[in-house]
Amino acid sequence: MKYRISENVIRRLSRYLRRVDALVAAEREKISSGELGKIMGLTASQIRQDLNCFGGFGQQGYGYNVAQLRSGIQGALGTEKVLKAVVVGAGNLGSALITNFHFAECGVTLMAAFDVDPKLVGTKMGDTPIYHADTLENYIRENAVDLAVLTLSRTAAESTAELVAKCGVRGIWNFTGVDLDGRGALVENVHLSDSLLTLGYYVRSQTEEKEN
Amino acid sequence: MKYRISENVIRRLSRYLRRVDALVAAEREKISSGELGKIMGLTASQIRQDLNCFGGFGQQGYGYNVAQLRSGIQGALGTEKVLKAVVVGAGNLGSALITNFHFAECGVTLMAAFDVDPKLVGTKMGDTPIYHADTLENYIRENAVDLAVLTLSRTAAESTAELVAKCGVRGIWNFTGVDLDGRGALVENVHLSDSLLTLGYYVRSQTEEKEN
DNA sequence: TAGATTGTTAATCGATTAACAATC
DNA sequence: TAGATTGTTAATCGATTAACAATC
Repeated sequence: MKYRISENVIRRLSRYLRRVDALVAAEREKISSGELGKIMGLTASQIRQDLNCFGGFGQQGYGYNVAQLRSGIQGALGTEKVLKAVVVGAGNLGSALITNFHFAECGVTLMAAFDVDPKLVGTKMGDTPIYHADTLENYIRENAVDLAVLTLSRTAAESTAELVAKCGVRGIWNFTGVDLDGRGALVENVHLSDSLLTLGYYVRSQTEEKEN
Repeated sequence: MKYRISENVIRRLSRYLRRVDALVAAEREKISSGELGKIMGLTASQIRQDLNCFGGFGQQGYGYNVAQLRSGIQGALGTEKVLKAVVVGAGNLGSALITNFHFAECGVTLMAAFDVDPKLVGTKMGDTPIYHADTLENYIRENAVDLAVLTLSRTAAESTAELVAKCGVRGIWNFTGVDLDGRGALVENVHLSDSLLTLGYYVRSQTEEKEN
């Protein structure tokens, strides 16, 4: 890494990947920064700048070969190095992620889930076994788990974050709605209420505009 | 609205609200921009700038009265004007939102959910009735629904977005993982894979650092 | 009054956009 | 070669930070 790549670029990278996947599916062979920009609502300039943070995926006078671009972005995101994850809290949201979310597409293997509910412990959701939360600490240590997905109640959030960080987890995917101190682990927040409040703000202010 | 307030500010506003709620719960009476900044990892300057986009909630020489600040932020977000929402797709993720997510705290009333599964249609989840997706169009029109929460499969995403926009929905909260054309409705994307990929990127690059 | 802390203007910094030479 | 389009440097724009006068 030459110099620090901004978080904005990183977040756009996953969007590029998604879009390029669609191009692969549509059997497009090449695309120019201009066309990609038009599709995604970005300037061609920005796309070229972004992609160049990770080295030239394109070819002057030609554009970007879709297959090459895809593997370039995947390489930049590092998804070929698979990370091991566990879900903590197999309630509604946890089970939704376990059964629906494609962890593999993000370069992540979901190893197991943990809960305290005796009705759940010992069962499986899809291929994912559910263990008792008491065994979480041991499991993380023995399996060198990289990521913890926290889908449990607000009250248990902070103490669980502390626990998993202590055991060596390096990333916390936080769905609890609480701002966590990762104790050294990186925290990625999915604050659904922030998202809905933002949408609400814009919907409301659009309405006002029309009224005036 | 004097001049356009940047999206960054809007998104931080929900974070402020969350934090201030915690202060209310802790029965704090006042707080300075300096202290709030330290807690949230922002500069005092930024907090004062942000809050001033919506008028002076603070008092010179004193700081911000917590209760006043809270109602100020809520006023800025406009949550007292309640929006009506429906969930489309009552599978795993949909039901997780229906039963766990606090729509009311975001100034939103969840009216109903829609699905095609005959096992679900006609039942209730919590207080939320589940109707057949065929009746969605009518329901939106008759009840002047403001927001649609899309928690259905990728394949049905785009056509459903088109339908709800046509019926007058003004905001789409998009969990489908597909980039949607809102057809005039505002789209707020919750792209979980983007979020996980970003976390993965940082975890991986941190690991590399340590190895070098 | 003196101290604190806001509201607000000015300075800095970083991100986006534009331009263009390199080159396929 | 001529046309297209990248990679990359320079210019612009906007967001963040710093500074300070206003004032509680």
